[in-house]
Amino acid sequence: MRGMSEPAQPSISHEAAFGPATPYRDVTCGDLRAGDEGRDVRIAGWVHRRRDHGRLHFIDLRDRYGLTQLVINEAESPEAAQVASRVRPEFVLQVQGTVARRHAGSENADLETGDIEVKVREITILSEAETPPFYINEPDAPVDESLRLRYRYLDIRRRPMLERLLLRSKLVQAIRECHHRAGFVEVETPILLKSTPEGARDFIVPSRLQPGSVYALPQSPQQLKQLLMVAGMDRYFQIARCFRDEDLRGDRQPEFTQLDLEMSFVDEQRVMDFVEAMIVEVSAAVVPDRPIQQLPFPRIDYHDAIERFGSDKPDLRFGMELVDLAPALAAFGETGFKVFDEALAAGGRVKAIVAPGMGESSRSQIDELVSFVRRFGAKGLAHVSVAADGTAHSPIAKFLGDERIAAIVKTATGQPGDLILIVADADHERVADVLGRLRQDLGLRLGLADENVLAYCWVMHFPMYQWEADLGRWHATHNPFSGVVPEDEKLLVTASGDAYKPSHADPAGRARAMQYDIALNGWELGGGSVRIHKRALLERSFALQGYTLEQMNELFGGILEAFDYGAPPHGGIAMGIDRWAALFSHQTNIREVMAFPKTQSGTDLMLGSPSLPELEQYSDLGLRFVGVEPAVEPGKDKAAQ
RNA sequence: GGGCUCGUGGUGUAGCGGCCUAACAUGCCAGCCUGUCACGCUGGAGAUCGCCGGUUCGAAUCCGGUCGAGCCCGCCA
Repeated sequence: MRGMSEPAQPSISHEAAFGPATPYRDVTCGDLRAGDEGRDVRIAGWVHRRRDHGRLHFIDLRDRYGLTQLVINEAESPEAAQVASRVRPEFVLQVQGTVARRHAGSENADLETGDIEVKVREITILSEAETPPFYINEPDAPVDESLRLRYRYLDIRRRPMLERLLLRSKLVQAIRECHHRAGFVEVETPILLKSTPEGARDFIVPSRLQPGSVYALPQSPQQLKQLLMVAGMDRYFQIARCFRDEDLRGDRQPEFTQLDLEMSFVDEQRVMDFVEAMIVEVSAAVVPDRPIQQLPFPRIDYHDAIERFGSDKPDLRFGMELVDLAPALAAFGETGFKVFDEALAAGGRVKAIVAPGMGESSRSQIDELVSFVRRFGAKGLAHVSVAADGTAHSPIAKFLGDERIAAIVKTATGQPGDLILIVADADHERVADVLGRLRQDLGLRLGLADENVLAYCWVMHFPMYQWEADLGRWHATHNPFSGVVPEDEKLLVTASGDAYKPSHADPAGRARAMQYDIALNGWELGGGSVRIHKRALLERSFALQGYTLEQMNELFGGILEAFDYGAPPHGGIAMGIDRWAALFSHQTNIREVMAFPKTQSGTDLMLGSPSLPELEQYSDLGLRFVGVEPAVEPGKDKAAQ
């Protein structure tokens, strides 16, 4: 027996253990090159395509790694030819043969393995296959997405989906490497968690051992990572699955993945410095050919982002900034145009964006823009078109007069051929929101954004609270634990002096959070903050949000208690892995970078989830189904039953 | 909760009140073919137009409902 001090020797070599060889194959379909000529190999994979010339068969054999051409010559191996003639696309084969150089002139430059082929002696059909419901060997052929979802395992066989999953794997790998190098510890936190009151609707899991009680699936590991800071972990990260039971969108799934990280003894600057460096490294590792627009990332104050771009996640790949027309108009006194005058009189805004080259837009194109802004609550959309000769034309010229139109064109710096689009509203947030959405939409439609560029930017100093008029309380704009900018700490008071009687007039409304979001090409990639780590301040913040001490202890008792045992100053961020992977893959839909996503109605077309539980399961859980509608298994037609 | 779009052989589309006994491409099946690589050639099978109802002399086509998918508003700290 070996002495205890001797290092254990693996029973098999590194190459044998870690290499591609298995009992079924020596190499993969992507391995063989001209230098392998003469090798006798076994190879296995799926039939990608077959070309049957009667007594000569070609089969392209496919696996994750590539495509290798097999040749079966009836004259040389009649038995193999027999098998080859009944082989069909997507059959799984194992073959044995000799690597040979292809005939001069018949090399295929499109394939990595295009210089060689395998002359097959023996074919074994490992698995036959039905004709697939859509093309697997033609990556560009369009396929209805619900079909792809129903047969996701076939969709993933197709090159584009496979490549996106490979990219995603690379992304997560780069993230992990970067964090480990920076001393972060990867810690897993529970999926069966406790319901949190704020934020999105929770997914609920009934408990059998505690009948009547429920777990909630985490919307994010927020409280746990803060507890890990109290635990002295110092630097934590996790590739964490998160769950939110809200309506779905192209960029929102009921379960999604976040890079969640937290650091101790930091300020905003320190967290952002790490995250920025990490993002730069990860981008370089995953998409090395895509340039980052600006380094260091621009840091934009929330209010500036709203004023200039009408968005807290501005797409900086193009300009088209919002222009305030009020000063230009004010020079002439009241405009005589009710829409503008009333908006300004009520403390609102009149702002514009310039759509380059849209000056010749037809009536119906303008109407389309008007209905676009109406969807977001704008009452209308005024426009001034600048003709090729520089003269301005506008339906509202008859109200404003030529001097004001000229002033608008000058202020907005409208060039010949441009279209100036103007929104006026008493609600300045609505003006910003509508123009921001219009800007993003037009920017992409007009091709102003370079598809290849990665324009990361920070948006900072969000307001701590938003006023919720109907509930009569303040509401944390992002995370309820977000810290307040130190010089604004004194603002966290109510006007009345009663901590539990918030009003819209409270100075707290002006307090800025130590909150930072990271945006990429117009998408919110992530957000984080330096947290409040002192119990007293946290209690004050929660009071402003309308919680009594009792409620606070009920909901956040665990973390509040933890803070009594020595909490380090800490902060962190959470980033959407799915969105990041989608942006890296030039996709506008995160389903395209998820192996098994759900539909917009939250169903899984492949597995048929969610499904009805057995009645026993209810009774085990102490539950009774009182019913809504007779539920139907997803994917099945009610009428067909 | 709401708005919009889509649903036609296996797949992707065309047809949008009678010319449809539903067209095209591809796939599938059979036969032929020894250098292809989206192989080729010849022939064949395959959909009653998501489902239910209505309007009409007549519906894939118009209307209503419903199911499913997508996009969006609300929602998503």
